[in-house]
Amino acid sequence: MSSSNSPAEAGGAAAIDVDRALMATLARDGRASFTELAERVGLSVSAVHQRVRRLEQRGLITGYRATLDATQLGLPLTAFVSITPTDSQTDDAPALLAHLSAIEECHAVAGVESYILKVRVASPDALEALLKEIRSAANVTTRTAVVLSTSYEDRPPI
Amino acid sequence: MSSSNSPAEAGGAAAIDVDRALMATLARDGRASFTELAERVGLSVSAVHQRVRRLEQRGLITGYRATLDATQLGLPLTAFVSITPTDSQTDDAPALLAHLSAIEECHAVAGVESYILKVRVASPDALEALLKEIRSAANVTTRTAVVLSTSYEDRPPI
DNA sequence: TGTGAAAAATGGGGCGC
DNA sequence: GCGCCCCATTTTTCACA
Repeated sequence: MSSSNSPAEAGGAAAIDVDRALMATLARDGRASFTELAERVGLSVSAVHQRVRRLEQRGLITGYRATLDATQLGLPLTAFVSITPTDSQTDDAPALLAHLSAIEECHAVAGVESYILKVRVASPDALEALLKEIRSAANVTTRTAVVLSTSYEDRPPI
Repeated sequence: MSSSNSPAEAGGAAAIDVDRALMATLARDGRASFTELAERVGLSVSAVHQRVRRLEQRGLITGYRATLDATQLGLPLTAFVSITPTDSQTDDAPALLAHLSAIEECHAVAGVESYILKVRVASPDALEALLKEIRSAANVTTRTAVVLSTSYEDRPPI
């Protein structure tokens, strides 16, 4: 890989298609066996094993996760919280909020606000408490969009 | 489980802690072996196997996914798109937008706008094209927050 | 890279408690 | 609901092409 960036050098376009097929399959079923993957792409089990290990090492596959039902876990309420720092000097909201496990995602964004958080809580009361905690911990103002329903979530990028 | 909803009946609070530990472990490593899970919670492999199967059947574990690096897949640009229907009569934006694979999530929300989308694209040009497509396909106005950096994403709810 | 086979580990189910 | 035994399947590694 040090001598070329061209995908054509080491197997051609078909190799990329195979890798994409493997990733697409694993993105939808993270416990798919190598046997199943091998049948799907038409290669031997060990060839597939080798390819998947390389995808992991190269960081294309970053990990494997079980997905949990937040509602059944007692966290039926999802919201997007956009925050704006009050004090423009010390803008380290992500670090100040990292300990709040209700926060599932934290993105810095360009737009009216500085950060967007995705949070999951047990109830409106819990959301109110969380918002108060966010405001005081990170010295920010908040704007909240409560999720009413989710049409789709976690659709794989490929 | 049909005779009682009380967790205390079938093993007490410890059973819940074990299940939570299993879910927390699998949420972080979806390919953890039953042997590894058994060691972690101090039960036999078959007991763990039994518990995980029940968690799957009850829908607490909804599936297993490999997580992919969108940037390495050629989708380095993430954005949150808030949309408002122009025509208040036919508000079926999620269905009208489902075919756009760049849309990773679609939530109906209470707030200024009606829906929030999370999208991943290859470039600013691709984002512009996607926004045009969203507006014309679903008859909506859009407000976009481009993600500059992501502090954390996909933190498990437990 | 890919293939095939062999060794090590795991998955999956039944039985007694 | 848990622990133990058994066996099919899978994972993982190897030499060879």
